[in-house]
Amino acid sequence: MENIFLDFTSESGIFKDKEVLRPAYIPAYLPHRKKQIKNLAGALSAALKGETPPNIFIYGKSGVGKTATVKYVSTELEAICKKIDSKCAIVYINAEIFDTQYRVFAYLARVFNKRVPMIGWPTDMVYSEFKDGVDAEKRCVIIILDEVDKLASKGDEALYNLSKINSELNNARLCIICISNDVTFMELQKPGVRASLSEETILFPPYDAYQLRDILVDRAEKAFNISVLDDEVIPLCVAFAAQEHGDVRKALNLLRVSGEIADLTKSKKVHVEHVRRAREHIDEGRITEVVKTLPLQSKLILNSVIRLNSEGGKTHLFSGEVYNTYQNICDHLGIESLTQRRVTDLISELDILGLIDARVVNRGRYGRTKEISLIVPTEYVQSALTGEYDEALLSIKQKAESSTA
DNA sequence: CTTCCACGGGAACACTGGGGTG
DNA sequence: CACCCCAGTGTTCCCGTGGAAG
Repeated sequence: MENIFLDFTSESGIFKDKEVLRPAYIPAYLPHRKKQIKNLAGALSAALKGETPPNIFIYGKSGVGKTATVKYVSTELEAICKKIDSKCAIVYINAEIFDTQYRVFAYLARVFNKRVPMIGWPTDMVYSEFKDGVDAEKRCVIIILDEVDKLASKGDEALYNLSKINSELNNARLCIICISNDVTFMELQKPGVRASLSEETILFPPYDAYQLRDILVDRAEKAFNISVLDDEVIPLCVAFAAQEHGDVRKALNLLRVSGEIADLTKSKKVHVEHVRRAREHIDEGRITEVVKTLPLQSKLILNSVIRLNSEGGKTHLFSGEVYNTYQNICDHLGIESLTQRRVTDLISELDILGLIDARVVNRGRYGRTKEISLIVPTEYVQSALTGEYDEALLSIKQKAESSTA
């Protein structure tokens, strides 16, 4: 029998090295970021002279090379430190994953060889463990806090503690690099924290169309075999990305998926048509993924919106109607419904996820509401919802049965 | 000027899953 | 082992508030 993997082993006619297009790939050459690299390197160079580098705040929209630049510069720094035998430790934390004060400190403490459980201790204990760990040696420690805005709401305490930690250290010198997508993030912090964490700030402006093109061409040369790309492919990817405030990550992803589709259809070249299909594919995939991972109650709310759309034929709904329908559905399923207050929050979450558009409107005599409309194709949501819906119902049934038994 | 409805901030609570201690 | 402590999450309760229609 033929091996089932045989089909996949054959050399792709399209790709040379697909990894180059993945978000995790850190290029050795970052076009149009010379200034930022220089500034960052300049600030961090203090570490080499035995001084404490300033805390740095880096901001700019997503996909403009912030993380790539910081990682690139920090690995360079690490290399040179090793060479001149200067003690230096660099820790990278993504605050989207370690998104509370406890988790951040617990992770840091572990990095510095302390045994701390990921849950259970009082926070101040974890904090002092971390401090001891860092202070154990005379060295320069650089902590990179990526996506720091994700930490803000739940863990601004963490930022406060970090901002004043240097005064409590005897041996080590600590430098914090905060990376944020949210431009206004630092302005929202307490003055003391802000001053301390943004001793140096570096702005990453969005790429313009020409710069995007440069980057895409550069990567495409590494990723694809020679001349498999139609001439219009890159300009089209650039055009789509430009709509997304110059997000390179999205552009590269689009390019990769286009190539995959071309590969899959046994096409010898990547055509504009493949890019269009890739875009649809990415859109649908994203929406399906988001809807599927929604908590049950949010799904029910989304379902209410869809139902009102299809039955009432209205595209713009008021929160009152949505809440009523939601309650009906809950009754029908025998689920406890949430309060209006809570539903308001869930609706806002759906808004942030980009599934619906929810604007507060004042309707005078008729009070204040949210005007809600679905902003993604109903079919995508519907299909993602129905699959999960049955499972949810099933589990509810099972729960009911087991509780009566 | 009143009235109306739900927005959205904040406190309080319940619950979970993990600690340490005697 | 029983028991209490702790952070984190999802929720409810309470309530002051916006602002155009009437």
